[in-house]
Amino acid sequence: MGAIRTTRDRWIEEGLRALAAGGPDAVRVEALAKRLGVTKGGFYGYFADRNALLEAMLDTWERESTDEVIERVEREGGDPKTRIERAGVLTFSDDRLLPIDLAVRDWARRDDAVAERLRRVDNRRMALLREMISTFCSDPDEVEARSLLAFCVAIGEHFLAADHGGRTRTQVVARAADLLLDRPARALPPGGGTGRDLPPGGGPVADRPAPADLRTPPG
Amino acid sequence: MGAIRTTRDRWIEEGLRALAAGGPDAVRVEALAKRLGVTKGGFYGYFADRNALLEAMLDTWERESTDEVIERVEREGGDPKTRIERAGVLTFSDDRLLPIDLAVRDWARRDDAVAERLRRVDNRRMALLREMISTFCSDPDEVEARSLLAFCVAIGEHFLAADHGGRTRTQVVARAADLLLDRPARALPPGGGTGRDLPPGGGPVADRPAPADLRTPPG
DNA sequence: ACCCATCTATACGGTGGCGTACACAACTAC
DNA sequence: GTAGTTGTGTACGCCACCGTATAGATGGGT
Repeated sequence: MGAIRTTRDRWIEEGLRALAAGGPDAVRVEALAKRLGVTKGGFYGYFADRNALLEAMLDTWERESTDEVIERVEREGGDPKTRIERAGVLTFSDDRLLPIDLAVRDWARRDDAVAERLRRVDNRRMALLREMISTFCSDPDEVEARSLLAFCVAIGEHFLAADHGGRTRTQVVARAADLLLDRPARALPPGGGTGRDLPPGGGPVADRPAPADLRTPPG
Repeated sequence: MGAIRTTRDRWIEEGLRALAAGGPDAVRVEALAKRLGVTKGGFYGYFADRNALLEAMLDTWERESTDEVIERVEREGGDPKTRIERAGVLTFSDDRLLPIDLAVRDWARRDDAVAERLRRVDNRRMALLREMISTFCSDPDEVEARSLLAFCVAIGEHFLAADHGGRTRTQVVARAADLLLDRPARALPPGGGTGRDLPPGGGPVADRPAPADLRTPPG
């Protein structure tokens, strides 16, 4: 998380912020320039055109989503189970990466090149999920099904707006994780496992804190 | 399914097509006019401005996604289990409604009014899922967790790009549905249950036929 | 035939965004 | 100090799009 190094990186960083907030159409050269406190004059010294910025943004996102996560996990060590856990947390609970991730997913539905990048990233994440679930499930087909379910709930949760009859989203997700990981059900009142419960109102999909899905219980 | 009635409805219909293909930013008056074979001259006789069209589109989508589905289900009759099944198929396998649904979900992340509409629609769908799952699961918390998992996989599946090691997406989704619905695992070779398997290449997320998730097996 | 309501085509001004051209400032090397 | 390099500000042409104004077409009623 070092300081922003080059001006080129600042364009990419601001572009990713715009992507997360408003999708690829919100990545506009002049708007980014205003946010960076400059004009667009220098932009075309770093990038051939707007599309080159989008490519560079995707390069950065792809690298941060895979190599950097794995590098951090390996560097911090721990037993295999702990490392897989930490990879999940870094991937799906990062306040910076998650909104970009969701934006890229929608983008990929309309752009084949983006879909190909997403495929590479998702395959690495699925490999981690398979590894984790294989520790307690022997049927490879069931491992695949449970991994898909875990991945889908980690992502799909943020595209859902339903209420849950007095429960918080975090509580329901925690219970779903228990089912997927073959853990005994926890009591609901103590909260979703991390104390990061949603407020009782349970607002719409936007601006909800990331859940603690797929983490093993404290005990 | 009737023929398009008024010219106003044609604008809405074409707007929903554009929304499904490129998101709300792709709903542009002049582009729609070209697709309709007219100019934008008449547009402002039907709608105050572009935003009024977007509102009308959401009205149409919300009505078609809830009332019309329920009406069709009730009209065609059948036992409760059959009706809930058909509601799921109509909702998540409709070639027309599904892409709009996915686009609205991404839109809702950035627009509170859209998020509120989505919440209403999702709550009605979750109610159907709860009803179905309650027929074999007595713990209300587990019913909620399984319903969330089912909903998340039905939606999240389309935002995922991972491969599954020789299996097709349809096969893995079918196995996941077996897990969620407490059914015995089916053999994989017969296909995902509908014969609509993906080609061996297993392309990216775009342009994949809708799956037959959450449907009971033929037998 | 005539009128009136309704719809449509065309033309216009305004805005915002992209990409280029060019001049200017700052910094480095000698 | 002077020349070269690099990055930035300003100005321009272009295009896509929104919303308005207005004239013309179309069709029903009498």
